[in-house]
Amino acid sequence: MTKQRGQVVIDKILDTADRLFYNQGYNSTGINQVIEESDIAKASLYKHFESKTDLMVAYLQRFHQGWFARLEAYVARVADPKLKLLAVLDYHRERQQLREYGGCPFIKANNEAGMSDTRILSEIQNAKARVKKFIGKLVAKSGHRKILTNKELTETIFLMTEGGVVAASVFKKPADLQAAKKIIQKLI
Amino acid sequence: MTKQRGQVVIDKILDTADRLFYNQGYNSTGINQVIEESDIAKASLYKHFESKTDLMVAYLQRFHQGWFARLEAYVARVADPKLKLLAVLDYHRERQQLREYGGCPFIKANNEAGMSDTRILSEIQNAKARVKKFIGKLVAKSGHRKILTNKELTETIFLMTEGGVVAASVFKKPADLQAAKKIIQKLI
DNA sequence: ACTTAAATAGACAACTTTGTCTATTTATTT
DNA sequence: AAATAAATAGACAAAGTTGTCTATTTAAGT
Repeated sequence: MTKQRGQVVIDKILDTADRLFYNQGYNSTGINQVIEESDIAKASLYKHFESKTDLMVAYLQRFHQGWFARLEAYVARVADPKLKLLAVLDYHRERQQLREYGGCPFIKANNEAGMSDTRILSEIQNAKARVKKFIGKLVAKSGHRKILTNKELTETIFLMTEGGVVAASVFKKPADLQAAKKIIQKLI
Repeated sequence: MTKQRGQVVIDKILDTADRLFYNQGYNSTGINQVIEESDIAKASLYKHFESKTDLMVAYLQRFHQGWFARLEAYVARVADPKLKLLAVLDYHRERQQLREYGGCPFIKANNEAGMSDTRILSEIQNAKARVKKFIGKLVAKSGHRKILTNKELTETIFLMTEGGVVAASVFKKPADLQAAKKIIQKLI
């Protein structure tokens, strides 16, 4: 079962969209640049995606799936239930370093294109709610010290992660995400 | 000492820029819309600001000053040193409600125009560093329970505030900022 | 090999973008 | 009241935007 012709084109487009939308922003990236750097024809793009907004939605959905799958795999490799919680912080730090502190793709999308299409906001809410739920499950099994309730600890890890990514993207270094990890370590 | 002619124009422009850049984004706001809604001529804008980027920088600097002054005044009205810490959370929640959960203006600017001009990133870093320092001073005088060190508590409040604003702007409700307040309350 | 489907290059329309420039009107200051 | 400075309306250039359409080439399935 080899890849179909259309899927190759779609993948090339989405790879380029991912890179450009993230690195230079949705509004600063023109369709012409997407097709040039994808090495495909303009008509091909508009055969697979009705509009630029549609491309944005597809990019977000695909990114969401890949990103979350990597998070689950990253945490699964850790055995200790408390260390699993810290792995969530490590994952975010590693990703931000890889992305050169460009910030969270969902938040960027929310800030730039959030108002135009409800599907975009929906996808972002899905992604964030899913992470929070994931953290919640890890907290429940962690056997933490109960300085905070399960719900509170979940919220704390979630918010400090979000805040840490924001701070890392402002100061262009991992310090805040590392500090967050140490604090969580103390609280569990 | 009444306002000079030029200053009135500058204020009108910056008021409009503030509103439009925040509500619809920097890249989605054209110079033509700014001059129309400011009720000024295009040549007037370009007499006071060299370029659109210059206008963005000026908007961020002015917003930074006003926002921080309001924060200081808001916290100063609270007497109890521990409640001052919680007031920081309240201030962010109130502001986000007023702004209809549009998120943090600095983060939005960072995501959208951060790469184009170093002055923009600088201004954002200034603002965030200043808030963190401000929280640090409040923590030092708070007489908190020392579950966390001063530095750790400062970082925690800072990150949960940033994360709370992000979460509020994603879910379009104040729940996460309110949850953050309760958790901080427990930790001090 | 032949037919059907898909991808291509690129011209084009219609519109928007930032920034400049001119000619005119409105304030302010001496 | 005359001179100086500032703001105005709006045309304009040059480039960029999304999206459509045609004519041609390439690949796949039977």
